[in-house]
Amino acid sequence: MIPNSIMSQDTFFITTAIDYTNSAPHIGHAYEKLLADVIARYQRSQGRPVYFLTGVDQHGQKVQQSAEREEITAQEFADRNTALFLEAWETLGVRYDGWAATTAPEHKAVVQAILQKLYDEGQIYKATHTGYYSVRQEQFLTDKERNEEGEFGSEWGEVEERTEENYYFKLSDHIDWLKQFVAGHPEFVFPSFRGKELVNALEKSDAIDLCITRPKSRLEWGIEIPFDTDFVTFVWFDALINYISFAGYLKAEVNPEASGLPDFETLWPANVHLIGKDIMIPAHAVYWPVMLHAIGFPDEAMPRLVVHGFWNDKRGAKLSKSEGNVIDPLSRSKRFGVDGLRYYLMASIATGRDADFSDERIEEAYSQDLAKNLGNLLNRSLNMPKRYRDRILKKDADYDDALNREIREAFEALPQAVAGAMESYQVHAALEEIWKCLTLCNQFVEQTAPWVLAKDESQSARLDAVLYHLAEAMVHTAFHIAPVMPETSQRMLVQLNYTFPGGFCVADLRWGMLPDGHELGEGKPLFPRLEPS
RNA sequence: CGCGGGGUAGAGCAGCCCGGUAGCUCGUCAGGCUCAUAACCUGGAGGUCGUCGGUUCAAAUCCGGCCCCCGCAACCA
Repeated sequence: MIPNSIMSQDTFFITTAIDYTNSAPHIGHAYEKLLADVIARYQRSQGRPVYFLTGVDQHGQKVQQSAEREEITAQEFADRNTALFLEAWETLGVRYDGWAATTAPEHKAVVQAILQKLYDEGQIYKATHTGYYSVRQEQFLTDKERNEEGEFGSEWGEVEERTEENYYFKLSDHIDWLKQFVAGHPEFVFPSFRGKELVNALEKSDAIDLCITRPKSRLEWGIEIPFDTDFVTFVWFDALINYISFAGYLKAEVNPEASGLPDFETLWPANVHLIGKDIMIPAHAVYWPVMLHAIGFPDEAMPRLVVHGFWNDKRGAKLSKSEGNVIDPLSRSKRFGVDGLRYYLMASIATGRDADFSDERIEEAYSQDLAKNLGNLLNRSLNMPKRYRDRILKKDADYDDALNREIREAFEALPQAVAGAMESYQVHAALEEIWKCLTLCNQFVEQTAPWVLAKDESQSARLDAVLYHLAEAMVHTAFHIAPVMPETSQRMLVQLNYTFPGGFCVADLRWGMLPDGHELGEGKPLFPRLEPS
């Protein structure tokens, strides 16, 4: 039985957070994009249309400042860092359908249309704020920033009292709705403990309005608001809108020329907004649903959040630029292969929780799980037919027994087991299910001992059956690991000399796909032994 | 009494939502096998599931108290 949710022909729409283009991608950025990629590929393998949107947040003060420091334009600076992200995702096999770069004119048009609409409806108003302002940090300070003595510390530099006009969004008008929505939709946030955190946060939050602009005197690098050219929108009404602007929202109205945009109706609501735990509250779990609600999206059209945890360093300390313990994904993919890195990142964390990134662990995963368990199994599965049968498989050999059946049944049950894990984003659990079957195959080889059967002419049919079962099991394995390790899956199929027909999906997967007389290819180590580092 | 997470074999983790013989990987000890990337298989040792109490026929799992660790300013998924 396959759950109804994945039988639906609705497009599975998955997004990631868009990364801030103020620095190069690190392992955390890579993890999120890879997790989204794995989920997207998995959904495709279920025969479901998928739209995977990711991108970069290019506006903002940090980008403007960094650009000024280097005496280049903000756009140039953003473009340069954007290129680093594009290159990283290309290298790591992140296969997205839509690229959300917030300086794109289509995006700008949607942002402005939404702002104008809310302004016309009276949901945005202008107000004056007086408070303490740090000139150095270019931001207003609140009581949160005061130290033990109730003073603003030296890290803020000169602090002055300042009055500034800005536009505010009437967030407070919608907080009651949000509380009700969250209470009635526990599936809004995954994992559930994050949902509880949200409920708590909403209970004690004061309903205040959201400042959504910056005067151009302070920040120029943003989208100009349509009703007052002295201001640009601040992050919320820019970055968050990407989830709908690049999904084709208001395409006909404001972007009739943009042929590359998808049809919004087929995508929305997003099945998964994949984000890190740091940007859940308030941005994605408060501002975003409220913005959608204010725009007029009904409750049924609210997206779902999947909140992942963080990678810490091997001692459990937070990765940080100032600590200098950030991890470069590309250097690891160079050493362990793209799929080695992908496997490690997917197998070594339970989605939603934190994990510690360790080079010893990734090495262990590579050599134990990949080289020995999987690679060696494929190798022996190919080598024995080569030695004993000149690589030719015989299907429907005149032999069957309980051991064969056990293999068949394990692989026939595997799609369901994998789905059970993947539908709740537990990639590590799905991999565990697949690896259980690999162990079973290795046991099968020991128990049947093909090298003994090969010496006995009367065991010929049994030998054929054993070799067929092993090869067929490897074809199934190639199918199941494909979302996590697309390249490895392909290399396995090349060695097996088999290709899935176009559009092949899980519903087509059955035992006995390799035809009678199939000739296997040449076995080569999938994961060569690592050079000592 | 701020919010959340964590404390499970030597190491790293899963299980906890929906109570029912404690599971995975590595390490370790002892065997086996030879098709294979010194690989693979079998068996053993090793755990009062932080702690105290409660609910229950039954608790790692539910409830309460306590102890310890990590996040919650900025860079930052």
